[in-house]
Amino acid sequence: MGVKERRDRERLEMRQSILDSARAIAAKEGWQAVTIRRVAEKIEYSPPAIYEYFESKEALMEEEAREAFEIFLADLIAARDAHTDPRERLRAMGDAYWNFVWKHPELYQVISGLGGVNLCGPGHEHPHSEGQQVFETFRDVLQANLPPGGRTAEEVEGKVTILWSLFHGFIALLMTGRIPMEKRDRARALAGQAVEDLLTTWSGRQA
Amino acid sequence: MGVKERRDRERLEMRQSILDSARAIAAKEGWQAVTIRRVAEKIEYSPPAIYEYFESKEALMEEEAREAFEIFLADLIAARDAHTDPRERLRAMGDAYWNFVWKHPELYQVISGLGGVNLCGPGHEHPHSEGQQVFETFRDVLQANLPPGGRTAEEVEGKVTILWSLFHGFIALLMTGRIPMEKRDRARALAGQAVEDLLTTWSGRQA
DNA sequence: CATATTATTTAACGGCGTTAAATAACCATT
DNA sequence: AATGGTTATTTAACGCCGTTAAATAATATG
Repeated sequence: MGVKERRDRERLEMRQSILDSARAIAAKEGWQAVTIRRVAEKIEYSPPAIYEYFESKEALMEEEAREAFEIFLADLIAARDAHTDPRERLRAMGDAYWNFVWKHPELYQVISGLGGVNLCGPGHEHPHSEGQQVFETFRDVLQANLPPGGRTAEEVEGKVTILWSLFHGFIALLMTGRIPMEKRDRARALAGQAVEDLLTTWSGRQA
Repeated sequence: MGVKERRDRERLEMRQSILDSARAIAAKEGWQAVTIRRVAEKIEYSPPAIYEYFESKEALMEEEAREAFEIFLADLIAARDAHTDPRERLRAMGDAYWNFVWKHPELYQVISGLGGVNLCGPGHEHPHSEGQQVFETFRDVLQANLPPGGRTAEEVEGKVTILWSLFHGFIALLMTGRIPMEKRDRARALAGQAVEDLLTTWSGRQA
């Protein structure tokens, strides 16, 4: 009587193939090229078939964002766990962040609302637990890089927000062409140096 | 024989009213609500009439971005010229940047590719001289905040890029709802503090 | 007034997200 | 094996989009 199980599995496979097709199109031509009809064509189904698996295009995109966060978080955790020294961990996670963005631009775009994705925006909340986890992972590692005691949780969260903004700012400016792509490596160096400077300051001047 | 002049003037007025209508819709409902048909309806013309004044919707958006940069630059220059002390100038320009964003979110969005605007993106270059001017204005003011001598132009440009990324990062995260809007003022304080810390470091530790 | 030029509209094309109704495929029961 | 009910999928359509070609209205020039 495994028929129900098989059908559930098939449903899940279909769902995943929709997600994969959408992402494949985005990777090759950008999210603005991802349409219900193109996805349907790619999986060799008719457009309305998609709606048996997702309530709307927006719901599909939401799930893409969720998956992207999942992969992102896995990368970050792997980078963290490759080291024990707090400073090394933070550096490795910075590298992992940076590398993730340029290895899977379409994933970072769908996470961050870049590349004309829309999805994001105030009012339209998407409370992925993965997003929260990314933040908390960074927070804990940064915490370990600050001198012990004294720091409120709010202070630490403020500092991780600063580093986050710095990184995201560079990336957003690069991705939108505001900073030319040829300066990508230089931008990475600048971001790294700025993080070092800030860490030094936060550690009470002079490391 | 001022007929040509009048018609040119009328053309320009029509063009401007198209731009204004588009911006008004964007201000109220976001850029994703700006369609050729909605703009046409607003100015009480038929949709194809728009194409006598702009080659395409993208060209219209490009012009919106140009105008947005113009207003942005004017704000920044006004802030700069309201002070003589370099440090005050930088602080005032930071405030002007921040205030511009939340006073005219639709303008910052069209400038920076936020809010699902697309326009931006590598490959699709838009070399507004205004964008360059904004950067140069910040560069000169930052230069005046650094200890004299020694700094290459490249170094100074690197530092202004850092501050730019930091600000833009905060704003982008706020605008996309990644940082909740309630923390907007706190974010401003954090950005300001980070800038101070970086400036201190760049000035050779200890201000 | 007639003509040439310009401005504007009407109608249409193909593509979009989405829905309702029709159809096909599938499973369980007799 | 045939029947009936459930699920999966498609066909056809709606109203929106950006854009274009052709027809029409308005305007300036002789």
